[in-house]
Amino acid sequence: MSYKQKIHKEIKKALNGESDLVYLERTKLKEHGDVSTNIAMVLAKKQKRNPLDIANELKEKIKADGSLISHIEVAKPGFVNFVVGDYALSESLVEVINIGDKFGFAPEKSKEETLVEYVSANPTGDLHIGHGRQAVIGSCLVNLLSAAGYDVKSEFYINDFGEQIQNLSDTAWAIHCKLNGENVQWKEDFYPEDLLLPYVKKIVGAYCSKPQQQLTKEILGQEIKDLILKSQEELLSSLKISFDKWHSETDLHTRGEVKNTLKKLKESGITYEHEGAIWLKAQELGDVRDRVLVRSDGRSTYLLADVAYHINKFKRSTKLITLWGADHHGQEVGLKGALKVLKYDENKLEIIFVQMVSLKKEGQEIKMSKRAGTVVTVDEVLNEVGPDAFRYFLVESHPNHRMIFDIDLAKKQDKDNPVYYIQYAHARCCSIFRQITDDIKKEEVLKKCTISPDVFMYLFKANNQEYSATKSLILRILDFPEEVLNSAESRSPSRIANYLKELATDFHQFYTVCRVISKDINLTEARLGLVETVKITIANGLKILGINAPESM
RNA sequence: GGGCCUUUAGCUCAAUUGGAUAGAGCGCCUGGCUUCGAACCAGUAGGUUACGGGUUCAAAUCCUGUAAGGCCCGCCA
Repeated sequence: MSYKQKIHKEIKKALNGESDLVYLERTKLKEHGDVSTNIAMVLAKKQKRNPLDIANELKEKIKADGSLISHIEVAKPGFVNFVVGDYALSESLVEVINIGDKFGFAPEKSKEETLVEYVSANPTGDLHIGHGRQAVIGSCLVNLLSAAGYDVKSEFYINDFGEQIQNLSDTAWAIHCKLNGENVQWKEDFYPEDLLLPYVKKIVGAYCSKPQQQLTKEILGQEIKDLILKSQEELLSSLKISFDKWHSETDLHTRGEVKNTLKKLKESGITYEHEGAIWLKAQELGDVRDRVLVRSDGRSTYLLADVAYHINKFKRSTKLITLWGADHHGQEVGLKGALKVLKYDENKLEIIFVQMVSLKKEGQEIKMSKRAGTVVTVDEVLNEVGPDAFRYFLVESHPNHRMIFDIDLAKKQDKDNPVYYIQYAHARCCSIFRQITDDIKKEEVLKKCTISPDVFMYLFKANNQEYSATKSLILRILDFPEEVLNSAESRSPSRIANYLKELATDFHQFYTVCRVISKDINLTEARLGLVETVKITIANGLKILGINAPESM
């Protein structure tokens, strides 16, 4: 149990109930103690009393015994501020060392099973930086929800069906014919030639070595799709991103799930026919216009397949999270509406929109466009900065915020990226342990730290500056589990990134002020234990972000 | 015209989801290594939280209006 939970319990006891309203928060200023509660102000309204009276009453009832709470103070207009006792902090540190690499992670998957779908790009080209953003945010979210106790599965929906795929096949065949010296008619909506040329060459090359097989347009289309998909998978894998399932849209069609969904929608009376097409009465569901489900030529639309896909997912998981690029937000009402009509709880589907990435080059903002050749690929940037900086750079910002990607800045971010500031703190911790001389054994010290809080009490026998730096660091470390929960609930992994930056700052300050290894054995042991908890916390936080925690750099 | 998202220091972003004096990094300037890693630390400068109104003990945060920007409004996905 954390010191916060213990203090919370004391307040609850003093109040005889009403504890649901008690909220303890860390203070910003030292003059306000370490934690404070606004409960007196909250109750003042209900009880029609002066908040200061309630606060003072609370102060009288709760004993500051020095162990859990060393000081209580009431401040205008009714805050109750607590200074946490050194012993309670020591106890918490023992707990951190004991839990180790599980610190901050929920002990069991006690929360809802959740299926997170993200990236889901067309297999029609290289992943660009916008996909990269969705990929990084999505994978961090999966890690984060899992850390918070959700039973999480991840999935990539392959849009391997429909017009774009047909176009891919047509383009590839045109390139193939061109390579053979044929005069081909190049259509305007074809994919850029230089984008697909390497893939086509590779496939053609493979077929040259087995002349018994004839390369047809159909085969080429299939092969290039598979090849692009494979390259996407490899690229994501180099970013430490993997999926529990790659779900093909084509499968939904061949298994009849799309047809079945259409049948059910028809039966529910939410469709109609118009000019040979089948429409969803989306306006009745709150959409700005009706949507086509089946085209006049009999082919189904993306929307219909997506409804079928989400039904498929609902059969496997009670809660769904889907990440979409912001340009897809128009589909939300139609999809959710159709699901609702078919008696699925649309509130169990949460769509997270990741805002667009635009580019900045030489101070000018430009739109990313395939046609204009201004696409920046994941590959291009990843090769330049490596996976750690890449992931940090993209997870740092909130999904709801548009991101302006400065390509030149990103490429030279190898030293400036804050991820190195965090990793350096971790490496420093490791380095300290490498300095230990023979009279102190690392394993013995750490073992001692798992047994008794007394070891850590030496941390507090220090001058004011050292005491202050030490305590700030400890309080920050102990914030971690709550930070994980808050980040998960608000679906913002960027908060973990920010937390780690602050933790690293506290550690670097501590390191500057407090010498860890000294002639004072007791103090050395206590500080080594503290350094171990820093190392654990940084490593666990970086794990959520999918970033390496190096022993040295 | 309608819908979704956004606006905080020169730039990139925070602010424990309504708390007390809005904080970091980069960049500028100044100082700090004969002792555990200077990829670090300390200090200086930089703000009417886009703007107006409202809600209350308390607003960057909630409501509302205005302005600016991004995205969408296809029988593409």
